[in-house]
This record gives sequence, C-alpha cells and structure tokens, in this order.
Amino acid sequence: MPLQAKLEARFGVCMQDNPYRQVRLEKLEKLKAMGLDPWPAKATRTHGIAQVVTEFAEQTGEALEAQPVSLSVMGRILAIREMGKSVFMHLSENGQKLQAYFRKNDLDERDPQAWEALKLLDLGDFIGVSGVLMRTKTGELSVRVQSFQFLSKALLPLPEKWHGLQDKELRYRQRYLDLASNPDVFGVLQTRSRIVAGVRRYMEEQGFLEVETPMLQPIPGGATARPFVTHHNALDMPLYMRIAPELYLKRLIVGGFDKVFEINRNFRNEGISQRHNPEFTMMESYSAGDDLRDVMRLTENLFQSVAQLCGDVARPYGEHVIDYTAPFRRLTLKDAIAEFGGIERSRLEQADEIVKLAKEIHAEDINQKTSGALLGDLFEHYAEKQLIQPTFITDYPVELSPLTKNLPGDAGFVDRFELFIGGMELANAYSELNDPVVQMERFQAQLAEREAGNDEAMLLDLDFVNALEHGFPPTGGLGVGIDRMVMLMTGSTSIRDVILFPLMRPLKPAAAGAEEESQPDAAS
RNA sequence: GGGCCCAUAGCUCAGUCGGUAGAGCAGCGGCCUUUUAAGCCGUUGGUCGCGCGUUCGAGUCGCGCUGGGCCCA
Repeated sequence: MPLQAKLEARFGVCMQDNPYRQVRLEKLEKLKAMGLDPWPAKATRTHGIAQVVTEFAEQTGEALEAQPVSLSVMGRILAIREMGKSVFMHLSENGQKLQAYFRKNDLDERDPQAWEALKLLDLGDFIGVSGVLMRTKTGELSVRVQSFQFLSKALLPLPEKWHGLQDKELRYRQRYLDLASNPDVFGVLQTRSRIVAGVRRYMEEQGFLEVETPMLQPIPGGATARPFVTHHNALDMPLYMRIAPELYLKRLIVGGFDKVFEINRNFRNEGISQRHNPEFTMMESYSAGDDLRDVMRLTENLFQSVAQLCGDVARPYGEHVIDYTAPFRRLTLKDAIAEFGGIERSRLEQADEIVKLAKEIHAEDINQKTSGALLGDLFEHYAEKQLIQPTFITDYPVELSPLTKNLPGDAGFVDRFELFIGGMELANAYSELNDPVVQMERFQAQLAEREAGNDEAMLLDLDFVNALEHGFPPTGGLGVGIDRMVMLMTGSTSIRDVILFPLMRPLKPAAAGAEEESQPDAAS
C-alpha cells in the first residue's frame, strides 16, 4: 500500500489530482448554481436518529399510518440504493442508523429541483431530511422524505461500506475514518466514555472529591519511570510531564481533604506495546483513615460495578471469561511465585536460592539487584501472565515500593497490592507511608540507585517530605489503569484500540516545519 | 533490543513456475417508484511503499531503507 502517496493525495499537493474529489467538486459547482448552500450553519431538526430508533422501535406500520409522525433528522449518508424514481439511503448519527426513503413524486410536490439536487448527493455527505415515519415491506423503520437539505458536502470518499477501514495503520492515523466506517470501533470508544463516567460516579458515591493536580511538574515523582521533559520559557526552567499525580494528591491529604481522586493522563517516556501508550489514563485516589484492606474492597467493588455497567459481571476476554464478582482472590507475591512457578515456597526465603532462581530465568543485572527486586523479576516471569481471574497480589518487597508503609514487624516487605486481571496489571495500591523519617530514608536509597545508574529511580521531592513532616494520617491510596480496564471490558487486545488517537510515528520528518516554528519561540 | 510477517486501484483483497496487472465495493453513463452488501448493462481508474541489484525480462527473486502488525525479552 503506497501509504505515503495516499496521505499526500489526501493532504498534499496531489490533492487536486484525486479523481473522486474532482467529481465531487463538479457536483459542488452544480449545487451552488442551483442556489443551494453546501455548508449551511445549522441543521434544523426535531429528533436525533438514536432518539427516533428507540422511541418508535415498537410502532407498527399501521400505527404510523393511522397517526402520522412528522419529523426532521440529520445524518451522514452511509449507503445509497437507487431504484429508478425512488431512492433509499441509510443515514447515520452517533453510531445509529435510520433509513430515508425518497420518491420523485413526493419531492416534486414541494420543490421541482429537489430530485435533481438529490442526484448530487454522495456517500459521506451530511443531510437533513424532513418527512413522515413509515415501515417498509420488510418492516424497517424509515423516513418517507418530503424535503431534504444539504448540511455538508463531502469532497473525499469514505472507506468501503461493507469491510470498512481494515488497515490498522490507516485506522489509527485517520481515526475519523475508522470511527465513521467501523461501527464496532465506534462502540468500543463510546463504551470507554461510559466507563470513565461510571468510575467517576462510583468514586463520588463513595464520598471522594475529584481534584486536578499538576501535569507539568518541576520534579517528576510518584512512580519509577522516565519522564518527558519540556521547558518553561518565561521561568527558563525545565518542566516534566507528570508520571503520576501521587505526591500532589498526598499533599492534599496533609491539607485536610479526607477522600480525593483524579482521573487524568500520565506520561511515561518508554516503549509502545499492546499494553503501553506513552500517555495513558489513571484514576488515582487517596482516602484518609483507610488501610490496604479498605482499598481492596473499594477496588473490587469498583470493578464489579463497572462490569455491571457494561452489561454483565462475567465478561469474555480472549479465550477466557472473567468474573468480576467481588471479593477477588488474595495471594502474596511469594505464594504466587511458588504456585505458578512450581517452586518450593521455602526457597523464596533464602537469598542464595532466590539468586539461583533468578539465574534460571536469565534475569538481568542479577548481581546489582537485591533479593526483593529479584522476587519482582520471578513474579513477572512465572505468575503475571497466569493471573487471568481478578487477583490481588500482596506483600511486595520494599525495594520496589519507596512510598509504601512496611508490613507490621517486617522491614523487607510493604503493605501494597497490585491487581492482576487477564494477565495484566490493572491497579496498584498502598497503605501509604506516612513516617517522614522513613520516607526520607527511602528517597535517599532511591538517589543511591540513581547514582548507580538506574535512571528510573525516584527523585527526591523535599517539599513532599516537608508536607509529611506536618502530619499525614494513615491513608489508603489506589491507582487504576483506565485504558486497560476498558480493554478488559470491551474485549480489546491492544491498548491502541481503546485510545482515540494512539501515538504514531510521523510518516516523514514532516515535523521539520513544527521545529522551525518552535525555535524562535524558544529563543525569545 | 531479538525474531517472524505485511505494504498491489479511493476501500477490501486476488495475482500460480519470473513473461507488460485482476475482482468486488466505490466512481462515471444507462434501466428500474418498498430497496437492505439491491439488481442488470456498459465503463474510468495503477509510481505494485522507496532504492539498489540479479535477469533478455521483476508485483513475483536478493540486499538495503521507510512505515505498520504479531511474537519474544
């Protein structure tokens, strides 16, 4: 597929050569000659198509004849079936379809040139139709059109009506065409919006207050990840796109809020995969007075509630059916390694045995890693992908969790869970570390790691420690990956299918133009 | 980062053993006043992703590049 040429044909210098566009430009001229406005400012209508489809779903043809319903709707033309002196079209609006039925006699009654104008309609055009509802022989609800109006003349054709747009690259690059021609895609992304609304409603019902904290941060914190760097001109300082809102949300707890949450984007400068997009959406919450057990209940009830919102607590995903009925299974990290790796549990208590096991799976940098970090590698290798049904993994090594409270009487492990579903990490939660002295020690350990070359290790945020010094109540914190939640709920295997505009590499170094623009800006 | 695969008409896809490129949809011209991927007749449309090579001859074989997909780490 000559993608470059195609996109140039759509956007670039060759656009005038597109024969489809030429034909439509000629139709456009005819329209204008007839005194019609191809792009009027407003559509006059009485109903949305979805409204008509649901409101009159049960009305019989006889009922519609006995008591005629006059209405006006607008939609995009998705199909035209011409039959001599009558024409059928499917109009689409917001993912719903309604048939329009044009008869020459009907149109002629109102406007002698309407039939001629009808022939200037193309697939992809938006029109408004006014008429009466009817049912066809086969029972399809239709508008018998008395008059119609151009609302937008499309100059380029939509993808094929039956197969839609299949090429994944084109689908992601030109999502508007994907949405316009693939009803399933439209449905998934519509469901995403409903899920986000459902999460928000659930959190509010639990007494949480939605807040907004900085996306541009001078010190990126709250997670171990590489940030995107940007620059503030007026202050002449580097700023970082946030990798997590955690440290700011916790400041709000210090400030006296008892239950807060935020649904927003995080940005991590790492690779792209079926489960990773550089910008992704998290719901993060903190509730004062709660510990990890409370957060578990909050989390499992959230997932159950969202699954119900999507239709059923048992939802298919790939070859599995996932049951979101709370409570979810609880399993410690070590028990998970033992269970799924078929490993003697006692070996996981001995540092030298852990090293042996790590060597067996060819873990990286074994010599530089602590036992705790190696346990993390063992878990990833043996257990993660096996965790299909919702499972809380608990008791994480402290090395992997610098912001989490220790388990009582155990300096090596912390009171944290991650929720795994469908082999993916869906949520991450802590009993939040609220001892400022220990927090400072943890930051210093992270700095040491950074010195040793780990550029994902956390940076010291002194103001955050200062906040803790003023008193931070026991708090349960939670982060939920919204994109992955939508993947599970909609049966999508790639995160790109649940993000409207996933990041794509530009086709050519066309960003050259953008660079030229930004440089004088940066210099000013 | 490693491996495998894909790129042919606006879209969806064929293209055999290397012999000057095809279908359906869409478009254009006709016929058809209840069609449903409407149907029937005719017809336009190609930098076979880009480059180099092998060959008398390359969509097809080789190498490189670009973009994408899948699997693995």
